[in-house]
This record gives sequence, structure tokens and C-alpha cells, in this order.
Amino acid sequence: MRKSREAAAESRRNIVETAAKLLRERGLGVGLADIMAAAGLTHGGFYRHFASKEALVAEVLLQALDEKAESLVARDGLSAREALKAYVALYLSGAHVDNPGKGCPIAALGAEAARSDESARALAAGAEKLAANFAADLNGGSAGDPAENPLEARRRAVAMLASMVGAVVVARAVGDSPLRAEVLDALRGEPAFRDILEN
Amino acid sequence: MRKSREAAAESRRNIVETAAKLLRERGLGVGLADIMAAAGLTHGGFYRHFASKEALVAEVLLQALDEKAESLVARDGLSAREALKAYVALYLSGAHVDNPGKGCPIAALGAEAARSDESARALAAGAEKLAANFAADLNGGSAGDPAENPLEARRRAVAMLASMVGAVVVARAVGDSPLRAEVLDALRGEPAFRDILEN
DNA sequence: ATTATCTATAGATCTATAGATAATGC
DNA sequence: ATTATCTATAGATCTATAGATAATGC
Repeated sequence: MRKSREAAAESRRNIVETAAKLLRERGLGVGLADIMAAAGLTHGGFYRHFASKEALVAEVLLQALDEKAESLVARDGLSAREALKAYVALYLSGAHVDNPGKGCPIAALGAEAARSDESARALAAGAEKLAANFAADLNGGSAGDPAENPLEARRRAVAMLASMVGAVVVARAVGDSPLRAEVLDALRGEPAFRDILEN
Repeated sequence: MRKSREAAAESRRNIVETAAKLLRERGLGVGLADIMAAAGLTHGGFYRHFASKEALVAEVLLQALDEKAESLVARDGLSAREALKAYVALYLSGAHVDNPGKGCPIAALGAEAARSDESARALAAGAEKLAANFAADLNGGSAGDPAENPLEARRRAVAMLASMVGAVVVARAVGDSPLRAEVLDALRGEPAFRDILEN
């Protein structure tokens, strides 16, 4: 039942993608057997692809954050300001709160990842890219603050990113209570976020 | 080895207090045997005090959040504004990031608690008290906004609480990277927080 | 008689490894 | 010959329960 080199690489990608979804949905406690089964493999095969569960978690965190950071880069047909607006609008949405499996890895796994050095290193690298791209978008497309400087843009970017993480963590943590929607509304109502969302 | 009613009640409090520390430090995956051993008991005795681990977790979350909410209430010798300032200063400190065991239960356990209905209900009840007291302090002692209205104070309170949770989650999640301190500085630099911290 | 705690264990996990199998790739 | 995957399992967890013990409280 051995597969070709290409097929094996595809298996690996499949494991990472499946784990990225399951871990964000159910937490780092999800078993390798569950992940491998969801990927259509048996758990014994896992160790041909990764040295340990920790290594898989670190790769999942870094890759998922890289994807988020990439979505903040301006491309043809999408300005920095537009990419930023789309990112913030989706992040502070009920859809994001309801679908952790494809959402922010820090909001879903940050507290758990903080308890392991390897995970924390991967998460820090990913978070730094996110912060850098967010700050660049803020600085490049600022309409309200024409005299913006890079240092202040960086500070605001980091503060906004952290605030967004908190809003989603709290919204998810309060179940179906009224606070769930209120938290998202409250943050969208802050001047810094209105500035992005309404322009 | 049976103990008196009073001693049993003390055992119960001891279990809750010990669990409150261990769970925030190591997450909801901590075993009952570890919690009971840290409380000086054997794990078999647990079920005379609680129906399940879930029930203990819910009680821990609600009680820990109640304590935090209480610290926001003005008392003799401490105004609402002073209680608020002390709360925010401690929350956004390196000491808080470094000591999850006695820190905010939402930052430490929010994402994990979100995956269980019973925990989410307890957390929602505690978070609502926190938000109500934070909003009352904001509205009562506002120096910068003399024309503040209760609805806007509530919105700002919820936004600030969520932002603070996010800052601590992110600071912990990035290990010892430069972002750890930067996140706290960034949030303290936001106008809404400077308003509280510098007056 | 009741009950708080203990010892011991059932049954279900979990990560990681060992060894077999069968297809790839030289 | 190498290797991607499989089956099976070792050893270490985990929650929850059963039954024994010994002190409390009526």
C-alpha cells in the first residue's frame, strides 16, 4: 500500500490541512488517531511524516498564520486599505465566531499553544508576519491620518490585532448569551475600527 | 479518616481553590488526580464533593470571575475610578502574563471553556458581572467625558474588556518573543486606556 | 447510621513504536 | 532496496465507580 513520492507529499499536506481544521475546532487535545482518520489514514502512518504531535502542531500554527498574513497583502485589484477592511470585517463577524476551524489560530489555540515552547515559537513567528502586514496596510492606506508615522502605525496594528483576538475569544467563550453578539458590536464601534470598516 | 462537616466544607473550598490555580496554569486537560493531590487528597474522594469534573470547572470559572468583578466595586477608601485604574494596570502587566494561575480565567481558559456548554454558561454569567461593574466604574468616574451616557459606557466597557483579554492571550502565546512586551505596551498606548491609566 | 476519605480498578482514551505488507524507484 | 502505509500493541494517561475504613453526629 505504499504510495509514490508525490502521493506521499500530498498525504502530508492532507494531514496538515485536516489537523488545521480539527485542532482549531476541538483544541490541542484532539488525538492523532482522530486527525489521521479524518485525513483517511491510520494513525500508525503519522510518524513517517512528522517527528511528533508537537511538530505537527507547530507546522499547523505557522502555516495557518502565514495564510492569514498573506490575505493582508495588497494584490492587483485590491488595495492595502481594501485588504485591511476585508480582513477586519471577516474577523469581527459572527461567521468567524461560529467557524473556528477555518478562523484565527491565535483565538482558537493561543492559550493552549502558550503552554508549549515549540508551539509558542511557531505562533510568535506567524504573529509577527501578521503584525507587520497589518501595520503596512494601516500606514499605506490611511485616509483619516495623513500625517501617520510608521512607529505609531505599528503600535496601533498590534493593539488592534490583540483586541480582535480578545473579541473572538470572549464571543466564543460566552456560549449563546447576549454578550456573544455584543462583544463584536462593541469592538466594531471603536473609532479605530470604524475608521477601517466605514471607509 | 472521615472529617467533620466543617472540615469537609473546607476540603471542598480547598479543591476549588487548588483547581482554580492548576486549571488556569495548565488548562482544562489537568487530571483530577493532579488537582486532588495538590489539594492534599486522593482522587477517589473527589466525587463526594462534585458530580463531575465539568461541575468543578464551571464552579471554578464562576467563582474566579466573581472575585475579579468584586475587585471593580468601589469601597470605602477606593473610588470607582481608582478601582478601575488598579484593575486595568494589573491586567495589562507583565506580572499578569507571567502568572496565569491567579489571573483572568477568560484569558487562560476561554477558548477551551467555549467547547463545553456547562463551562460556557458559567463563564457567560461571570463575564456579565465583570462587564456590568466595569461599565459602572467607567460611567461613574469619567473625568474626560463629562457627557458620558450609560449605553456608550457599556459599549466601551465590553470593548475594553475584550481587548484586554486579547492582549494577555497574545502576550502569552508568543513565548519570549519581543511581541510579548510590545502587545501590552500597544494596548496601554490606546487613548481609552491612557485615559484610565494616567488619571 | 451516616459519610468523608481511602485504595483499587474498570474501561476508555492518548502518544509512540514494532513489525508486516506491498508498491515505488533505482 | 527503499519506503508509505497498515495492524497491533506497549505504557501511560484519563474519568468515574466500587467497596473498605474510620470518624462524625444523631
